[in-house]
This record gives sequence, C-alpha cells and structure tokens, in this order.
Amino acid sequence: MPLKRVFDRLQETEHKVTPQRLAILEVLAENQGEHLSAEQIFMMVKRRMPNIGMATVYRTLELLAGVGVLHKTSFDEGRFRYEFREADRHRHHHLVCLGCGSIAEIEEDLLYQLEREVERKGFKVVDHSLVIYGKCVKCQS
Amino acid sequence: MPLKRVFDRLQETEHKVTPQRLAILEVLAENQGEHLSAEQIFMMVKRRMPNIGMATVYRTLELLAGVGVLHKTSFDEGRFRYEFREADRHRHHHLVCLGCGSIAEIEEDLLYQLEREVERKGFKVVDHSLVIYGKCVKCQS
DNA sequence: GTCATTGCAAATTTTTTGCACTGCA
DNA sequence: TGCAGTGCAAAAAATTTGCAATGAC
Repeated sequence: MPLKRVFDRLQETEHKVTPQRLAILEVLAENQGEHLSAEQIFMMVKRRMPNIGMATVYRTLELLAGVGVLHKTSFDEGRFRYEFREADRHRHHHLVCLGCGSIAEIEEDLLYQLEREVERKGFKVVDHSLVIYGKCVKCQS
Repeated sequence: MPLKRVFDRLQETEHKVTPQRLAILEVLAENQGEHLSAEQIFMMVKRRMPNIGMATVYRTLELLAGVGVLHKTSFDEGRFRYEFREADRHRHHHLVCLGCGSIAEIEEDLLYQLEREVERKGFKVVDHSLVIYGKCVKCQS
C-alpha cells in the first residue's frame, strides 16, 4: 500500500499524520517483506527520532492495524510482527524456517476452495493466516 | 492421541509421567477441542491438585509441545493455546470468530496443492497453521 | 544417594495504561 | 482553548528462570 493511501485512510478515520506516525510508516515502507517486530521498529525509528517512546510505537501499530493498514501476525514466537496489508486481497502466506527463523512469503493463494467450503457451512470469511513451517533451502544440509 | 501413546512418547524421550504431568494431560484430554490457554489449564489442574505451580504447567506444556504431543498455537491474541496433536497428519485448521472469539475446527485439508507448490521451490514442509478469521453463524445477525 | 522434577518467588519479555505535557487546529 | 497525540514511567500480562526442597528409583 502506497503511503499516500495510508494517509487517506488515516484521514478517513479521523487520525492525524503526525511526525511519529510518519516515521514509523517510513520504516515499515523501507523494510517491506521484513516482518518487523515492535521492538525492531522502535529501534529503527529511534535512529531518526531519538525521543520517540516505545508506547507511541505500540499505539501507532495498534492504530494502523485497527484501520486496516497493517497486519499484526504471530509466528508462534511470543511476539507480534507487523507488515503492510494488501489493499483488497487477503494476506499472503508465510514460510517460516524452523532452522534459521527466516520468514518468506508466498503469493499463491489457492485457498478459494477451502474458503468456499467453510462459507457453505455458514462461517463468513473475513481473512486468513496461513503459516507453513519447515526448512528453507539453506537449512536443508 | 490416546494418553497411553503420550506416556510411551514421554518414556521414549526419557521423561517421567509425574502426577502433575498426568493431571495436565487429563485436563487436556477432558477438554479436547477447547483450545485451552496455559492460564485456563492451570486453573483447571489446580482444582484437582491445589499445590501445583504455574511454572510446572508452563514447563509441562513446553515439554509436551517439544516432544510432539501438543500443538502450541497463537491465534493472534497475545497468548498461546494448546491442544493435542494429531498423530500423523498436519494440524487441522481453525475458524476464529471475530465476534465472540470462539474457535472451531475444520478437518478439510486441501492444502496439498499449495504445499506441493512450496516444496517445488525447495522449502521442506514440516507443518502448517491455517487460521481463518471471520464471523460464526451466531455472530452474523 | 542421585537426579529429574517441583513449588515458589523473582525476573524477563512484551504490551498496555495513567498522566501530565505539548502543539497544532 | 480544546483535544488528539506524545513521552515517560509504572503497571499488567504472559512466560521463564533460579534455587532449594522433594521424591521416585
């Protein structure tokens, strides 16, 4: 999602684009595909804005997730990771390597059939999260 | 997984079946399909064994997950939930209701195609976790 | 006796909250 | 001036760890 669209979304929901929010969004934008944790985001933002507080980072991430700009996902490590949400589609899937902990993405969806099945049973699907655990190419030696 | 098989698994891995571990396993067995959190398990075990400590519960759950008896899953609520692992197959999928928080299970797998695709790219699949978020039948009014 | 396991309390880690303060509309 | 937003410090929630005591073989 381009930052411009994020600003619009914040306006729509009556929130301001403050320097702190902007800095956090920039860090996220510069690290697309990195699946950063709040702690990582905090440290990176702190470099360009040394006075920012951890609470602001958490509040901002919560806000951005709340208005649909970010995804907040747990990869079963006891902490959340954040990334931009695709505008219209469901979130993509993740490959988590049990060896090195790397997180890759896959774009294939292929869950239509399964979701059709679920909806047929009366569950209204909003989103999904698929995490595949295994060994990445490097860790298979 | 029948408890008998769990005991075998503990023996194989050189761990004892202590009264505490047994009590925790019983609670889990009596609440199949409930996706209990550590806190919930602790409270239920405490009823039949008032002296048990929270740390023992956490250590036991960690142990059982480590030897493959339990699944430790995050449903993005900031805490883990535990359930028995199916013997051979991957874990089943979950439907989390964004209205009431209920967690249902679905047995369909239907991820073979996607996993084949992933493996074709060199990632060795060990397990997966699919959580579908939406509205359950009750919460759609 | 040995050694895995336990209970307790303290510590850690992650996230949230209270509150006074700031700064733009 | 009003009020959303912020920084800081304290609190809360979830989990882990240190350590002395226990108890099964």
